[in-house]
Amino acid sequence: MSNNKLSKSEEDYIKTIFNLSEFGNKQVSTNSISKVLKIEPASVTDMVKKLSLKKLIYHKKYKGSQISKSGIKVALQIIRKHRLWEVFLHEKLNFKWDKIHNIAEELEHVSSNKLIDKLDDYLKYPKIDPHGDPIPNKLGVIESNVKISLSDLKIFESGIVSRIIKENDHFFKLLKKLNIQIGTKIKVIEKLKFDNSLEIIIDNKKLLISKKIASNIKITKI
Amino acid sequence: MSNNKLSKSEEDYIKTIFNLSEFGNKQVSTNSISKVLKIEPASVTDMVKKLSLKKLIYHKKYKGSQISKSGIKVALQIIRKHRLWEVFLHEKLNFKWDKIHNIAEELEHVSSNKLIDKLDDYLKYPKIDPHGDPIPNKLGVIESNVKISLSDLKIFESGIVSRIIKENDHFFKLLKKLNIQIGTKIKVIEKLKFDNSLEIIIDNKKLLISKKIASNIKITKI
DNA sequence: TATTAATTTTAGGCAAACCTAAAAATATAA
DNA sequence: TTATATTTTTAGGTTTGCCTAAAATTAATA
Repeated sequence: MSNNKLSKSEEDYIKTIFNLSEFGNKQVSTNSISKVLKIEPASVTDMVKKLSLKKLIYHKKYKGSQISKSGIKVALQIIRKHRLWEVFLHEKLNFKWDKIHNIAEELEHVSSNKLIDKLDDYLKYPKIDPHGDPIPNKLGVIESNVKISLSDLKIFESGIVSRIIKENDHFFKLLKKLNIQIGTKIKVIEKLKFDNSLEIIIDNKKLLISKKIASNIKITKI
Repeated sequence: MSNNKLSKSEEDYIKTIFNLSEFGNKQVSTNSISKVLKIEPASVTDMVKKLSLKKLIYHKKYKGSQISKSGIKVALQIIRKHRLWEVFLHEKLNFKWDKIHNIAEELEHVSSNKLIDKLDDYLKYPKIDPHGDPIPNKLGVIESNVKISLSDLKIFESGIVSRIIKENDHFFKLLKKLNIQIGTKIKVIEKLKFDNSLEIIIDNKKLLISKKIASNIKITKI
C-alpha cells in the first residue's frame, strides 16, 4: 500500500490519532490532536488532509478523523519501537522509568526494521514495557491480558499495579512520591462518597488518592 | 557558545567538513562537501554561510571552509555517537560490521547526551569501533595509536589490520570477498613498479590489490 | 596572456511543516 | 429557535533545506 517512508511528523500524528481513538474505534477531533501535539488546529487540518490522501486515516470536513486499517498497522509499529526502546533504556542502560519516555520518543523514528527486530531478540521478546504497556509483536499483535483500573476495584479488593497510563510528567512525579510503580501491591479500603476519592493501603500505610489518579493506574486483581 | 541544538542537516555538514579537513587542518571546498553529501553546490553555499554565522566554521567567499574549534568539538561528539552505536549494533545486536554504518548514521542524531554516556558505560568504554576507528571520549579526546597505511608497508613487512577507512559499500563488500577484516594478518611480498599494486599474503594465500585499496587499509606493524 | 573550463555564489523557486487571522460550520445556551 | 460560543477550515505567510539557472570568480591551458 503506502510505499513511501513517513516523516517524523507524519508518524507523530498517526501515533497520536491512534492513541486518541481507543484502538481505532473512535472519531478523533482536530482539537484533541492539536492539544496533544501542541500544534495549532489549522496546522493539524493540513496534516490530516495529507494523511487522508495517503489513506492512513479517513477525514470528513468538520467531522473529525478516523484511523484506517493501514494507519493502525503503522501506529502499532511505531508503538512497538517506542516500547522496545523503553525496555532497552530501562533494563540495559539503567535509566529510571520516569526518564525514558522522551528519549524513546526520538528513537522510535529510527527507520530500520531489521534494527528493531534484532533489538527485540536481544531483549528476549518482552511483552510489556517499563510502564506496563503491552508491546506489539513484529506483526502488530498485542497479547491481551486482563487489566482494570484501580478505580474499578471494590472496597477491600487488592491488586498489583501493572500499567501506568501516560498522562504527563507531573503524574509520573506524583506516583514516584507516592511510591507507586509497576508491581506495587495496593488494597482499597474506602471509596469516598464525597468525590469518589479512594483510600488505599500501600506497604501498610494508608493514603488518599483522587478518582482521576486511580483511573490512570491499571492493576491485575489478586 | 552555540547554545541551540543543531538540526540533522547541520550536523551532517559539520561531520563532513570535519572529515574532509583532516582534523581541522585543511580548507574544505564547497564542491567536495557537495559530493560527499550529494547536495548541489548552491545549497552547500547556503548552509556554509549559516554555519559560519554560528561560528562553527570560517568561510570566505570562493575560498572554501575551515572548521573552527567549536565546530571540531561538535564534530567529535557526533563521531563519538556514531561509533558507539556501531559498537552496540555489532557487539550486542550481532549486526555484520558492513551493515552497521547506515543505521548508526540515523542513531547519531538522537540528541540526549545522557543516553550516549550511559551507552558508553554499558559498552564498557570501547576505544575503537568495529571498523577500527577510534572513539572520542566524553571530552572529545581521541586516544592516539600509531597506524600506517598498508600501502606504506615495505616489502616483506607484516602488519595487523586495525582500521578500514570508510569509502563506500563496494569497498566493504570487496574486503569481505578478500577476507580482510580488523585483526587480519597481512604480509607484503611485492610492490609492482607498473601501477604500485601490492602483492600480499593472507592465510598463506597470495593476492594482488591496488594501491588505492591498500591505502584505505590501516595496519599496525608487527 | 587570453581564452576556456571549473568552481562558487547569487537569485529566484519549491515543498514540508509550521504559524496567525478571518471565515465557515457546528454545538450550546438563553 | 435564535444568539452566542466553540470548533474547524481556508487563506496567506514564514522558515528550513533543498533545487535550477545564470552570474561571478578562480583555475587551467593553448
